[in-house]
Amino acid sequence: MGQPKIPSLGYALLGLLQPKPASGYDLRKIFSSTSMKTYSDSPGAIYPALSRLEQLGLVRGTIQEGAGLRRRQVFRVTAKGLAELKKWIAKPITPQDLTRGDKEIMLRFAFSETAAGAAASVELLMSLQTALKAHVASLQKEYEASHRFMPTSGRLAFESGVRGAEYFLQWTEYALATYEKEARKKGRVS
Amino acid sequence: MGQPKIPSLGYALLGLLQPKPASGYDLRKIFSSTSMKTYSDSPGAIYPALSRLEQLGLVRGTIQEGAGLRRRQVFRVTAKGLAELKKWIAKPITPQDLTRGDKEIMLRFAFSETAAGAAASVELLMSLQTALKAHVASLQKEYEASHRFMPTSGRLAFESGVRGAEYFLQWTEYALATYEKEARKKGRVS
DNA sequence: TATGACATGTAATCTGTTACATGATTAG
DNA sequence: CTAATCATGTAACAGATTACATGTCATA
Repeated sequence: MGQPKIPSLGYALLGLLQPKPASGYDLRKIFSSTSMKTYSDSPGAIYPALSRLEQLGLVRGTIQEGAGLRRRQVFRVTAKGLAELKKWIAKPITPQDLTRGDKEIMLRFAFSETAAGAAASVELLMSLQTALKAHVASLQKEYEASHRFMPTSGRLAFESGVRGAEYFLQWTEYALATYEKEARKKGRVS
Repeated sequence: MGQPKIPSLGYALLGLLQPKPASGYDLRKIFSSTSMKTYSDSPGAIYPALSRLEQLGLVRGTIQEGAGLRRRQVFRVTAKGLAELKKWIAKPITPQDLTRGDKEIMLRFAFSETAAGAAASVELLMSLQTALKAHVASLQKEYEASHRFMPTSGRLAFESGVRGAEYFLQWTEYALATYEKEARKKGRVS
């Protein structure tokens, strides 16, 4: 019940560790070298976050001594951690998820297949599509009501938001179609 | 020089107050009722942020007593505040600005025309376009290098990011064209 | 008379940022 | 021998979230 809620960074770590255990340093490198730069690669963020996850029993760290360099601690996701990750992925998309930005949604989706299976990915996409339809509609409505009173730059910025959301919605169609195609292929083979 | 840096919320407040002075409550309503829901409408965020801006001399609050309801304090942007806002808008777009997300960029652009004039808006768009081209190229490169090793959901999520950036780049063309059209119209009239 | 809108604020807590500290190993 | 890379951590600080506290006025 009253479990302390885990911030986005915690889930990012959980998602990365799930298929492949890694050290704090490895994770920092992933954040700094790949397009996951949205997350901080600073030790002051990563190490405390890993400690918190360990205290919650979601990951377990194993110290590897004497392997040449300084000791390193490799973390792996526990059964409880995997359950938490799945729960996070399976939560239906809310309007607030969309206003808060698509980064966390895409993170959930990116991890969904490995952590919870293709069925969970499809489920998440459908939930996202439903939420996006409502979101796009409300943005369009707000645009219609207000665009006449905005300066050009304000109006263009708003348009960018509306069209970006429309585009995102289109992407969900494409993603769902991709999964359908995959399912057909598998069906043929099996 | 070593001025304490202002967080995104501070600039959002500055940008909203610039054309039209308002109270903390007014600002909260804007955040909660419009598509600026990305920013917190909680009093624990807004009121301290306004105090900080006031301490920096960027806004000045005037208490309106006896106007029927409980006293309210209306804030207006000072000359120093407007200068700071302009400086923020005029900063060239960096790669980090893009990885951190487009929200703050669009906020800067949305405010640019009213706070700094159409020329500043165009300048910002051109800076954004340049940065986006590099950003899209690096995303595409990373996608090419890694997409084969990803699960379907990871690949689709990455694609969404790449295409979103491409789409954003297209939008800059459209926005620049809009400003060109406007300039022609004005040229004809004057 | 009780609810909801108006209106401002504070306190506890959590997280992230920045900067520093430590220390081993390898490459130049 | 010095710099870079590997590798982990802490401490000070700033900012956001949540919840609470306070108080007025209108309306149902």
